[in-house]
Amino acid sequence: MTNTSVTTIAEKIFENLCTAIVKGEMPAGSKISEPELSMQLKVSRASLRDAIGRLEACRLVTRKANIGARVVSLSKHQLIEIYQVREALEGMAARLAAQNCTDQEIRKLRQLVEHHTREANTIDGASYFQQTGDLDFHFHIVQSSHNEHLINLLCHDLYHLMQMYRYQYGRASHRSVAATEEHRYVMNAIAEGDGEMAELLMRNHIRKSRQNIEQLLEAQS
Amino acid sequence: MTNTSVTTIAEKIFENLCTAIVKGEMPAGSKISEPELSMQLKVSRASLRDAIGRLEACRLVTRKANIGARVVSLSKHQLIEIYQVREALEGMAARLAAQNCTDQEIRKLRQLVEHHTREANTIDGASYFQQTGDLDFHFHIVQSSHNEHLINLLCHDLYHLMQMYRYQYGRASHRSVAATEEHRYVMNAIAEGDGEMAELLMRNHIRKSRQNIEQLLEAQS
DNA sequence: GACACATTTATTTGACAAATTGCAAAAGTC
DNA sequence: GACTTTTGCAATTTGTCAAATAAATGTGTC
Repeated sequence: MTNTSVTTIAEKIFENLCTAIVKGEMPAGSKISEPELSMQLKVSRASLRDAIGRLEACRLVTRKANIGARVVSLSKHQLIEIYQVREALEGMAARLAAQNCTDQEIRKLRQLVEHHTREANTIDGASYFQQTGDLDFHFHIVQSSHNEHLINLLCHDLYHLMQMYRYQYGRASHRSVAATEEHRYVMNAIAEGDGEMAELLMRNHIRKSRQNIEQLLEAQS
Repeated sequence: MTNTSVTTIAEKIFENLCTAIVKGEMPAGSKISEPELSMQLKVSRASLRDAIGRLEACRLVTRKANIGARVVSLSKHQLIEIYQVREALEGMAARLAAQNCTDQEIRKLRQLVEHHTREANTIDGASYFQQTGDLDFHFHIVQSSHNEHLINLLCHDLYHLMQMYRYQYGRASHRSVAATEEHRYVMNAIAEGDGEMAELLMRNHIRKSRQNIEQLLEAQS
């Protein structure tokens, strides 16, 4: 999934820190000390600063001049904002995928949905599905939109943030079966080339996910 | 409009290069030499590299490892891609603005539309409108969405690119009068709090802009 | 096509300037 | 006299710079 042909040191550090943040190994809200971390990783401060700059660009850390960088702290409010952005962008991605995707991409999409359907009915299915399956499905549709700008926004910036929320707030909802059904509807619309319908169904799917999350978060607090 | 309380040198360079690129003073596709430019601006290479990193983050330059940075070269294809992203994001922005904006923001929006209506009917109106008026209107609605993530995406990343296209491909269409009318419809939907309608109208407006651009670009080539 | 050379970028190191933070002494108020 | 507020200094951290080396790319020659 991630590009393995990483060339520069700054990029390697970026990817390492990225997964560390996403997995919560660097706690949300914690401060990032440049001298300390550069010692620890055995790289120069310059390379580290470069990497931190990239993390800032995809919103995984916030930075203030002369104060420093902190791992982003995720509020419920921000999560809802991100779902609203996703609803808009992935809706468009589904529309474009219906118009532009190749036969091979449709076959691959169908395989994904079939595989997830089988998994979602097993014991650990809910966990598995939420952790990788759902994101896989969305990831593939975005790629199939063939809109480079859209792909960058969703797969480079937002993808990591979504993963981070998954790790932090955990999963465990009863939506995995319903979600795979919704995936199937979206897939069919794309396969039929019905962009209007694909966008509508994708937006409904993401909106339901958001409402589900909102309920869970309400119950927690 | 731009924040004047800029603290760091890297940020100043970023803003300077940003406007230079947008206005075409640094030609699209031209290479950026780090040693040369750092000498010219009288800053260190480190600060310049920081600034170039930010430019890359908002897609104004493209960068390849060990090769260098180039001012982004705008293709017609990419312009269309950006309009598709805008259609999705600004449609959502209009919907959220209808739900969330304050009375004061509605008054301000109405003032904008009235002002643009008067300007659009003058001789130089078309030029004025396309250069600042249209972007002002969209800018204000995005702000009124009160979705920070959406605001960042549209006003920090995409805004500069749109400006750049305006400067490069020029303006001169006959859509300024029609566009202000469409603005008025969007405004009314927002004022009435009809999010569904506001999104629909905004998307239609942006789609028509895109189709108009596509026609003009077809005619050129 | 292979090889040496020149150029450019990536990275490191070390240093200094500038800003922020924390703490403690000094001043003021009740 | 006890408490709060303010002031000022020291310590830490970030921002910036300069110089040098490593590594990669492109070029010209054979």
